[in-house]
Amino acid sequence: MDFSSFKEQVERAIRNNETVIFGCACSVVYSGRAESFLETGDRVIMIKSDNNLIVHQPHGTSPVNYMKAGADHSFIIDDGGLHMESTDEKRKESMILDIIDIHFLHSHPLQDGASITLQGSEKDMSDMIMDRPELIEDGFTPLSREEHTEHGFVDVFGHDKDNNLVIVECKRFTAGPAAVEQLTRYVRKLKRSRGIDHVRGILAAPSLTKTAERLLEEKGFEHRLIDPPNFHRRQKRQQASLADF
Amino acid sequence: MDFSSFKEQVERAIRNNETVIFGCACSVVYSGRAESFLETGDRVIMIKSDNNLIVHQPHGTSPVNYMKAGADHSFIIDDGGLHMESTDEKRKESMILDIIDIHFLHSHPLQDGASITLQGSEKDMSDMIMDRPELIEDGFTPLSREEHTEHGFVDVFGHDKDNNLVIVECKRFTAGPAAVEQLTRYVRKLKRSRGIDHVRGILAAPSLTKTAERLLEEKGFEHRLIDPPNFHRRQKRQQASLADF
DNA sequence: GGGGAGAGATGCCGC
DNA sequence: GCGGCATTTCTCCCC
Repeated sequence: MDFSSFKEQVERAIRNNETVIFGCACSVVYSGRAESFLETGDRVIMIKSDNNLIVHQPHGTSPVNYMKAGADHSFIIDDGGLHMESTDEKRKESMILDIIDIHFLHSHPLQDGASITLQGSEKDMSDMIMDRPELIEDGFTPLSREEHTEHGFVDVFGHDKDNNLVIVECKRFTAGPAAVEQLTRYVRKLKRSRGIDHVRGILAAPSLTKTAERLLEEKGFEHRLIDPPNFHRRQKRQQASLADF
Repeated sequence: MDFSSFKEQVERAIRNNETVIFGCACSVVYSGRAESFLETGDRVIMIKSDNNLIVHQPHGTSPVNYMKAGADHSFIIDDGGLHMESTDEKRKESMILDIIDIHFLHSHPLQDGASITLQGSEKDMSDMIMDRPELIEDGFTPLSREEHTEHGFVDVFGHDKDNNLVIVECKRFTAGPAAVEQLTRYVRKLKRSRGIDHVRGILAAPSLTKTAERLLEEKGFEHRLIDPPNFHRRQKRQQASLADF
């Protein structure tokens, strides 16, 4: 494909807020929060309608290079060939593609106003505990959720049947030492702010690392093995059973 | 574009280890580590030669949905239209695209054996401190780097002019409470393993959050405001000045 | 494969 | 904008 017609077509597509995708052989240099260099190879470049730019190698999950929305992308043709220079003045970042060969180019005006809904998050987990406090223990009474403290916020906060204050920190995945430290800060802060010397700390997670378990024990905290909820899966099963009729 | 010729073309491209890209109007359901749903809109789907699959909306930096290498992708045509089902048995994940309309399709055999080099990382920062210990203070003598302990590893480890042991934890970005807790664990571990009661802890980072600063003070630790090195940028400037001649 | 930690992390929310 | 924190984090390294 001819460089100058490529340049024209991409520039027109960007002006029209289209999403541009092309495959090419190129090298990449990035300079900004860090510095990176990638020697020549075949890549797919996508420039979205909001000027987000991603560079993908033909393997791997993540983009090898990218520029966020807010960057400007310009094309230069000189003796050395075709170059794309992306600059983000605000973030003081820049990226340069030296393009050797173009494999394909496609641009299209894409319309998408939908936003993803996600379930099974840590917040869903604390919702579940608010709804079913017996998951922590009989007599546990949640008082508030995401209580803001100077050190952050607490997932679930309440008291047990003997009126001891209880802080529950939820993790939707295996909990490590960081989760224990987080719980420690919340408990320490609550003790100070309320002037009491006994606050129970409970880590709720589907599993713990051994280090986390030892730290919990050292600090006199407890844990509960609780799986995060999966509402969608439940819904899908219901739909499936409806479809059976 | 016709659904059945689309299906054939994509399946053939996947068999041939090509990278496949298509634009379509579709809805997406994901079930695995969490559950997600995205109603119909225009998206770009990329299937790489290693079977990585990413779904991009026409805006945003990150893919809205994805499946990692190891997943299988199959296409089904029925009364409801065209569906793509990706399943990853090992990770117990699945994704379903209900495709309403196809905007474009492109597949290409891409060759890329290059891997990115990155500079300005935390390791580069500890390298810099090893080379220029006076950045910490006059008389600081680094002894080793990335000293492994039971709780992880220490970035830089040495002693000051009065022969006190010093642990330096490097962060190449704003350091938060987690960095202080990390430093705390390293210092605690070193005190125990060497049977000494005084080890200096220093957090080296370009900036600190207020919480981190207060925690440092509480624990009697210090900090140094140090920027991570940017070798590439330096190199580029040299090249630029060479080009000036 | 699990565990631990960094990352150009990204993204969200709250102040 | 910063701060604090979750994330289908991703990635690497080491045991």
